[in-house]
Amino acid sequence: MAHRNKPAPQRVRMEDVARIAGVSPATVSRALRAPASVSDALRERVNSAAQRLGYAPNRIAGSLAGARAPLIGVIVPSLTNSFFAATLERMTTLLEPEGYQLMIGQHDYDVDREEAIVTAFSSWNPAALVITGREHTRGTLGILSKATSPVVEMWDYGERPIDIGIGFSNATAGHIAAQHFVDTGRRSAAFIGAILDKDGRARARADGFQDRFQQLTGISPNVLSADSRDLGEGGNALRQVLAEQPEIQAIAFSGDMLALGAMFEASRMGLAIPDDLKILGYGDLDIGPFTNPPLSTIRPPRHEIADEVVEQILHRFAEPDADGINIDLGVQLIRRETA
Amino acid sequence: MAHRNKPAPQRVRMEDVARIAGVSPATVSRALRAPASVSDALRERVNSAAQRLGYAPNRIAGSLAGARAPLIGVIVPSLTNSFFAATLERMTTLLEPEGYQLMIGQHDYDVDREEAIVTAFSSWNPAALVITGREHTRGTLGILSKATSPVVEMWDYGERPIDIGIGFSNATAGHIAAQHFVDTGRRSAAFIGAILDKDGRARARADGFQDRFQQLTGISPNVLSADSRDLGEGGNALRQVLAEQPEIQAIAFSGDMLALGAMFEASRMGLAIPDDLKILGYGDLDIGPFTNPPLSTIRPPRHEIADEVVEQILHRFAEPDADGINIDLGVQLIRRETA
DNA sequence: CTTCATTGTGAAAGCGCTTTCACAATATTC
DNA sequence: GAATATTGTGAAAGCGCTTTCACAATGAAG
Repeated sequence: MAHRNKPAPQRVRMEDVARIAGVSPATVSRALRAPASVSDALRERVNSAAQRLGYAPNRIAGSLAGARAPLIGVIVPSLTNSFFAATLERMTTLLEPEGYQLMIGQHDYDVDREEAIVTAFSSWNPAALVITGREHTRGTLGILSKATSPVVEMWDYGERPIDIGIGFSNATAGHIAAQHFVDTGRRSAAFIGAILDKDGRARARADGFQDRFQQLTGISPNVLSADSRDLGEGGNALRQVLAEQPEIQAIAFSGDMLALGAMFEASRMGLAIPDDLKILGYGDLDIGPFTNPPLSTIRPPRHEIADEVVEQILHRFAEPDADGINIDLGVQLIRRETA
Repeated sequence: MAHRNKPAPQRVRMEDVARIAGVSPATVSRALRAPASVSDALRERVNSAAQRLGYAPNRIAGSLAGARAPLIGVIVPSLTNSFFAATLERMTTLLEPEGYQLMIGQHDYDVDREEAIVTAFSSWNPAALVITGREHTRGTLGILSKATSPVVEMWDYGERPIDIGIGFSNATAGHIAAQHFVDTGRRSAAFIGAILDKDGRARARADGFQDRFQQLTGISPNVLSADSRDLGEGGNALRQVLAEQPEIQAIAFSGDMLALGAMFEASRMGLAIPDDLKILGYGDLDIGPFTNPPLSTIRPPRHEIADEVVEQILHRFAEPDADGINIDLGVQLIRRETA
């Protein structure tokens, strides 16, 4: 016989509740998770016994017997990026009352780390897996396409999601920026992005910008990649662009912070915004309306993404055989004064 | 006999690996989790079989048999608050390679929601529980003090942590602000905070400021609570303070964003910073050095907190009988130009 | 060459739930 | 009033691992 040296804790088990309520453990389980399947009298007895003992079901045991853990894995590139933080915040808020816990993973825009996290997460049999973007390693794709639980790819849009896709087209965001510059009479433009080599979505915006601008004007705009999305880099990048193209009239950025850094630098250099130089951000951070002049930007549907992700997951839980779905939530140009 | 309608997935189980390797499941388990306890030859055989089959252990089953899940629950007031986002980011980065997953909870400064999350988390038998602050409901305290896994209270400092305490004294942060204003010759000051009724740590800074300023000058400064930590509120609050005390010379804020909002408003009103009015933020956000003039602020040890939390948790895992510990990481006045 | 200590391995008993199946106890119908 | 349908409940078999215990097999010591 195997002896386990379980320490002192002695948590209340379902069996204890069953004994107090004078029923079998099976009935306790039913009373707790499918109250309708049990008679009123028993439900009462079980609930009050559970209450009295302070019973909290062991989720690990429940998940093993069940085959699915009430756990949702969410994988994002970065937790400090306010987009993803906002998505996560909203997702926990909506999912926690439903009894699901969020397990988070962060890969810093590294697809191999993403694969490692996906692998680790699937070891937990999560009820759903939410992942950022559409670019993954073959390994990730392999695991995800074999998954028996819903898989959501968020924050980007494209053909054929693995299962459920919810986001918007980053290329379109780039198109909108280019179109806006041309519509407002600028012929010399550039795009400044952060870590474009790693951030595929920023890259897609850059490419979308470049293509559309070129298509409209015949001029292919410069694209610059900064080493980080810090404010300071915006200023550096601006100087660099100006050195190459002193005549530049408009710059689109991959993020508001970068744009803000460029604005600070521009004001230091005595450039008038937007007359000398238009600046267009991306992200619509809270600070936008307060900058001087107020920052024009492109607003991704951040809250809508989280809401839709949760809705689709819950829908799939309710109807496990439902088909996959692919949703483009679109972006919006927020025109303030810098562009 | 109970029949289970397991769906198609048919994941590889330990038993399969055992069969291929020609050993017992017990040996596979040992080879995988305590490689040293098994002979070289077997370890090889097991590893290659596991590799070949693409075996990924079922963490749920492992956790049930084990009695502790490789899961760490982290509870923060908000995920969009960049302090906590940074703490979480660093914690995942450090803990993931150790094989631990983070489960996150968010309670929006509501101790009752905190209790609900703590309850839910302990149902998972997490290897450790990390919680923000030192103020909890009796229920939370009851659960936490019974917990058999390490419990860390972070981002605040005070007497007698439940188990492990890692943070800094928010009262001291307030003292430093008051001292600095007095040292630099200001006699009329105020504190503007966000949701001081809910955020106990901001409240502690406010109280610390008020007490020390009063102690040094005999004048008790006004304390104002804004409804949110948004930038816009900073401007509103500034106007409100100015209406009551037109002679005000210095204001400390509970956050840099609020301070920034006040700076924008001040510049709109034609006030010179810092000559007419000193402004001192809190948080040391990235934007600080770039504002005009650069924002003076108080820097909480954000990275240090995450690092220390992880270190203490891992230490406790290594030595389960180690005593609790209480660490004050201190804060730092970052003097730039606004104060 | 025997005796005792040292590994290394397998059998099997759980971990605390969920769920199927069987079966009593009722409610409904003719 | 008998035959049938409809609940409601309990027994028990797992879910896929970990870990104890027993016991070969080997090495060291006398």
